Amino acid sequence: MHILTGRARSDYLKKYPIDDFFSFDIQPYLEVCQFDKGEWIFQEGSFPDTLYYMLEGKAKLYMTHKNGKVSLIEYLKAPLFMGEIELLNEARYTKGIQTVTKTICYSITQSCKEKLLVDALFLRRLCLFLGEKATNMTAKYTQNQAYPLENRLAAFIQLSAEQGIYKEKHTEICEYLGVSYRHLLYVLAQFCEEQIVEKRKTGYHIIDKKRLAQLAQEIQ
Amino acid sequence: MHILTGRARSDYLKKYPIDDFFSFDIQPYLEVCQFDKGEWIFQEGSFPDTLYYMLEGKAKLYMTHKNGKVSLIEYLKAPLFMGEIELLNEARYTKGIQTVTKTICYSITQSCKEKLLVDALFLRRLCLFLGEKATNMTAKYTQNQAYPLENRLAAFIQLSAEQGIYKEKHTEICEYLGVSYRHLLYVLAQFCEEQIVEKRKTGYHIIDKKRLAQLAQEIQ
DNA sequence: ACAATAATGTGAGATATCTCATATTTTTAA
DNA sequence: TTAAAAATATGAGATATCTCACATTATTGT
Repeated sequence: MHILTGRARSDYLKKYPIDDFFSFDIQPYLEVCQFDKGEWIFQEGSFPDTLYYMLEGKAKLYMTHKNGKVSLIEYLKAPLFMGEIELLNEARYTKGIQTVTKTICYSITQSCKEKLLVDALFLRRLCLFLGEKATNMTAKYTQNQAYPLENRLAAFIQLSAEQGIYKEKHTEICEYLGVSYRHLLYVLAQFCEEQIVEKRKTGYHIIDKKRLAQLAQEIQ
Repeated sequence: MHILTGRARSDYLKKYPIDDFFSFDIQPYLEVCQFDKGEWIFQEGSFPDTLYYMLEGKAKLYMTHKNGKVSLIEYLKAPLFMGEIELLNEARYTKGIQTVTKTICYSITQSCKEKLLVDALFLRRLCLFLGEKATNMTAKYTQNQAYPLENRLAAFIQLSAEQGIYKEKHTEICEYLGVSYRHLLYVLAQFCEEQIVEKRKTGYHIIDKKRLAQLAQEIQ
């Protein structure tokens, strides 16, 4: 991670105004920082003391289980807060966050924690963010319980395909969908067999959009 | 649902002071209300316009999937907020909440919504509540992905047993744990076979506390 | 350019979990 | 009090998903 200054800093501040998140002047407490692709923003098990607001980029939220399994809990896409729960709740150990692309964030030091925690403007925004997060996790949780991979994968292919082509890394997606690598490949093969997608060098091409949507929509 | 007045009302207000949740006088906006056992506090798919704070009681948070499966998402135990996400986010349809026992709540009408949404004291408490909710759901989600029923059931038996006896309704718990009734019974039978619990008329008695803890603790 | 590492792909056999059918017991409501 | 509804129980066969072993093909760092 490195901190941007001068022109780079002011350009981001202009492009992503954040003043209206707070009812006090946040600038003295704020840095613009950049994480390179693959860098860890939070280490699993650490006690972070910085609140980040991601402006540009994409990251993965991870946790490792006692049995060694790793869950890719979700993809984080700008804009969003990171480390907000630790701000509210002192000394809460955190999950791991690793960037997928170059990522630009505002970092806000906890030195203005007192100010933040009495700022209704900021707190209201945080409530909205947290409410949405809770709602999303609940949705994911219940969907995972109620539907087999066939449906969840169909939904995920719809979501992540670009120009009708799905080309995510299997190793990553099986962690995200919470199934084994083997099983993911089975179901992909099944989609090929059913002519829903076609495997080419460029990726899996969606050929039966309708059927895919049908499988996905059973979820909601 | 009925609203308590007079002596009943003031007794609850005394027993569960709530003034320090707000920086303005909430009393004019507040009712004390009681739901009978089995009553629905929120109907699934409705657009609630009341914020509740549960003082006493226990309820179940439900959702029904398109495929007809019902998920018992979680048990709600006092104290907690209900309808808070709908307060923040207009017109968000909600999940169903049904009481398990007689339940006493404060209800706060949305007529003071404007006041609530600029009240840092209240918002901060809401942030804490929502943050915890998000954290819990995330934990549940990842655990369900990473462990078979054997471990999750062991953890649940530990949690819900009273005086070493587990006696929840199977029909409910299988929805809660997200497995079929049949499978729940299989794993319970397996616990009996392994002499971890013993089935008697009074319920399933825990006889190998250590082994149960071992299975449960693999989760975390 | 090459060795190390990561990602892909596949088979085989095990296990976790589901669906459905059906019988019995308990609880609930009229 | 009795009939209906809910909860418990169990078998049998299917399906979803896992683990492990191993081979092949990219990707990456030096």
